[in-house]
Amino acid sequence: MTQTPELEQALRGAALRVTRPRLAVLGALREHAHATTDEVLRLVRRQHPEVSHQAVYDVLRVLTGTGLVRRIEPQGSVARYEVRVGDNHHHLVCRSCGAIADVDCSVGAAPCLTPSDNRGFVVDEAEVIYWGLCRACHAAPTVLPTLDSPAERGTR
Amino acid sequence: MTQTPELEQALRGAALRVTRPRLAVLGALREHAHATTDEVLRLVRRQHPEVSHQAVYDVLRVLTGTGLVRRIEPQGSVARYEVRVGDNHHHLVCRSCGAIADVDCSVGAAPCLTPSDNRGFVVDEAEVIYWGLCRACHAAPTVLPTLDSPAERGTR
DNA sequence: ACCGTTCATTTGACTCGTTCAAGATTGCAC
DNA sequence: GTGCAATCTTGAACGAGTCAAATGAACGGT
Repeated sequence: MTQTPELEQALRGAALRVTRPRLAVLGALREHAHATTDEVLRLVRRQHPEVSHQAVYDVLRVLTGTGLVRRIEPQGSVARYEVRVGDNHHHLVCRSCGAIADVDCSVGAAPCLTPSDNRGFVVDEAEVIYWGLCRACHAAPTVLPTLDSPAERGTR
Repeated sequence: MTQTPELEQALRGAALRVTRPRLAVLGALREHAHATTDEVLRLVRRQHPEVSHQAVYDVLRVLTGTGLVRRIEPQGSVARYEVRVGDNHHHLVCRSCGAIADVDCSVGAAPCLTPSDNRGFVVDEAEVIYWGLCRACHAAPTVLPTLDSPAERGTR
């Protein structure tokens, strides 16, 4: 938990200064994949209560920019972040509860797919999101918001 | 432009009342694919200046709920809508200018892909977004915002 | 053709995630 | 150790989208 030499190396490797907020954000994401900005902030503040709102946004942007973390934002969800990068994996998202799970890419290198007609675009990545219901939501069909009632849009 | 029997039928087919705002929104989307809510509002107001902000949001939500239009929202972009539904096509998105183009799904029926390991999820759709540079942005490498400068996030 | 119920729309305020700006701190090369 | 630039704190602002109450319009039944 307090051992962070790898995280420190990761930052230095990206030519970034090693600061408490940055180490804390990386640590939080390592423990808690697909966390929202708010969740990251909460996790970070457990150990460093003085870290600001803004610092987390800033750190996440910088880390995303340098490729140390990856940002994902499925339909209707706020931005989420993960430290698992470089392996071009994809995501399973539950339409009902918003749960997110990783799926290994069967191909490996990006772009794992190529469009049937690229329309002049030079494609470097194919992002895939599998939509469905997680095991729990499929087993307990209490309410299935988006399937028949147009008004519902379960967020959070 | 003023001929809207098909649009009217589409609404009735979904058990929805036929109203001016709804016809106008459908018409606007038919002419202008991948429009944002704001663009739809502007297009609608060309012919019906009194249509409200809220009506457009409402209409788009209802139409999305009934499956008459599809909502897409790529990273960093606001929600966009299209009337092309049911053919499970995918999208090409330009990292630089945000341009969006359609790509036919090479498979056809959803889900056109199945995850290597579904982790207990019941998947009904695979959404694919191809990221890259459109012809224009690739030809004119003036600035490539998201590639090296984390601060930029070109919207609008 | 009219009427009444019910669904849609207008109006205006508000929420929430995110960003902007200015000044204080702190990491790190020298 | 010192100094500069990157980073963080504080506090305010922005914009897409939503909520709620009241007015208005569509349409099935008469």
